[in-house]
Amino acid sequence: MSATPREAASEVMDVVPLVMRTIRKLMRRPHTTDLSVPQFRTLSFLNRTGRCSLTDVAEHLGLALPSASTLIDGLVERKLVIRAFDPADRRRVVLGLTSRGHSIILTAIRTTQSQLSELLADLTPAERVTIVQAMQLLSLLFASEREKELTETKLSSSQL
Amino acid sequence: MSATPREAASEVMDVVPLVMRTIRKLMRRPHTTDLSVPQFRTLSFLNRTGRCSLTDVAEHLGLALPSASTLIDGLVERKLVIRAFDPADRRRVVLGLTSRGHSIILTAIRTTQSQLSELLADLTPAERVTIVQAMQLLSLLFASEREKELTETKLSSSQL
DNA sequence: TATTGTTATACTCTATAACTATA
DNA sequence: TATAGTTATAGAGTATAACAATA
Repeated sequence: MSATPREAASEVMDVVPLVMRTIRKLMRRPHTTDLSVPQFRTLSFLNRTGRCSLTDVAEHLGLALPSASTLIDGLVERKLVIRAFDPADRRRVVLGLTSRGHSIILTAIRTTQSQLSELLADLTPAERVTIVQAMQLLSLLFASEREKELTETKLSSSQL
Repeated sequence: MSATPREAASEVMDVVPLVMRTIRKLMRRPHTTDLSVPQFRTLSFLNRTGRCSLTDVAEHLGLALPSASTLIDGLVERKLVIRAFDPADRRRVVLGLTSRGHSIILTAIRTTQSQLSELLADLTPAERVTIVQAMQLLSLLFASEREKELTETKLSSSQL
């Protein structure tokens, strides 16, 4: 099998939106937690990194600052996120999860993974390895510059 | 390397939105054609299938009918799509590309592929094969039931 | 002046509910 | 009555431009 960059690009363009649609619908299910994909990713990021600024969130999601600001508005209103001023630099904002936010994101991660797992369970182990490898390659290619630094650090330290 | 369904699910959940973000930004570039992802996918579908109904489009995109209807509204307003009544069954709508729509989707496909290709050109050929294989697996798993039938027919006929 | 965020404004995406027209 | 589609309404995503507050 050959795969020119163009052929690979064509497959990625066709398939990624398809998978995205399923992921969105799983996360949106009300009996789980009814989060949009960006909301899910924001809470997940805050859960991993602890407290951070609005700029950190915007970079992680690849959003402009005003978009990130309104996104956080919604999460604050739902009492999943706390927004406070940074006493060290009052221009800055410090974001963190509420305990409700923490519990909801854990539930959302667990249930979304479970439901996706059911689909992926139809594949052979070798096929799943192919998928995991492809995801890791794409992750390195498509992460933002800042994320790449973090990821590469993580990878090289885990290889020690 | 092992890959449980859950591990694979976790990777897919993390990486697909990342890739989606890049795809969206490429399609949105004004100097290309400034299409949203659903608009791009709609035009692309019409380009492949020729004339079809609104229900066909909604199924292809995984949207509810009203969502598809407003999506088409925008494309009709931009004169990229023609919407007419089906004389055989006047409840039905017949959708097709205008010549402008046809030329714009060709440009959009070409330029988006080119830009994605540049990223994928950093990989080895073997790594690109991994990605193409993963995309094909995911495509089978995540296509709607109706799309699956079409895809499987296409695959089996191309294997003759 | 440069940086961090917010507000204002304007589209698009997407869903559900209620409706119209046709079969 | 059942089907195909539209309209009404509403909340979220996203961007740019203009602004405010702090450094």
